[in-house]
Amino acid sequence: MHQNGVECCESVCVHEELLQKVTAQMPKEEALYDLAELFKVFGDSTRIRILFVLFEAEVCVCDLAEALQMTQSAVSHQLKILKQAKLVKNRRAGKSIFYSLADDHVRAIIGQGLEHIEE
Amino acid sequence: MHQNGVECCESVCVHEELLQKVTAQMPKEEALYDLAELFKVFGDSTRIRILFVLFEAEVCVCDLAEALQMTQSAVSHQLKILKQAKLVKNRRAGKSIFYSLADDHVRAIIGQGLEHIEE
DNA sequence: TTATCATATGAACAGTCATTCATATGTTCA
DNA sequence: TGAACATATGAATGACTGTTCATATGATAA
Repeated sequence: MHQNGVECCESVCVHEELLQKVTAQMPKEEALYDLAELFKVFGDSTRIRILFVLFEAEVCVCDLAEALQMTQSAVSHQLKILKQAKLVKNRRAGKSIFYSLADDHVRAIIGQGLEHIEE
Repeated sequence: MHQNGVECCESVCVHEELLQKVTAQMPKEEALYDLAELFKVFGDSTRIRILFVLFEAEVCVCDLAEALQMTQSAVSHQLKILKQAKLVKNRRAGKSIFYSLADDHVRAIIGQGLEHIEE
């Protein structure tokens, strides 16, 4: 039974030494989970669009909503997710709250993604 | 009403010129969608783990299942998604099918992600 | 303080998705 | 050909997620 991990296509595959190598190099469960969570944040076109707007300037929630033709509530919910992932930061200015990119990793990651889909 | 896009926090925000700048730089709808779809593929810890295994070697489905302690079916379903996104490729060798990374974008994207979560 | 503006948030609903189970496809060997 | 192995796949299910709606919080100005 392969599912039980006892043995598997023994004549062809590397198996033993491969398993050792793989488990040695594999990051910890928590890191893998955090990594997936991070990319999950990029995996929504609304959030991608928000990030592209923030590439251009620091923008308040209200203008973001207008730029993307979405409700203020929907934008605000997504901004919360982006902020939890530390992809954006914000500052208050009177009644408005301005959002901007947290660091350059955002540009780098999206840049790599663009390269891949433009092949 | 802000939701209707007529006017918005006029005294504070850049508004008009910002909107022009943003819409000029914003990629097309299709590109934004493709980009989100790509990151969605990275946004699952099972697929991340598969990719990490493939960082080390070309591996058959059966060994992947054992390395990750998952059923062959679950791994196969995820491999299909990875292949559709052109992140992995495969070749047949007898009864087995070996999977490997499609190109170096995968390493680059995951590398950027790792940098971000290791802050 | 009160009214208004800008933003945040909780609940609910609809759509999406990863896994499981059963089964199909395709290869090798006897 | 038939049996065993390796992989793929369709349907079903439970869990997750983005948007909407209603409302709450927080700030400004009169």
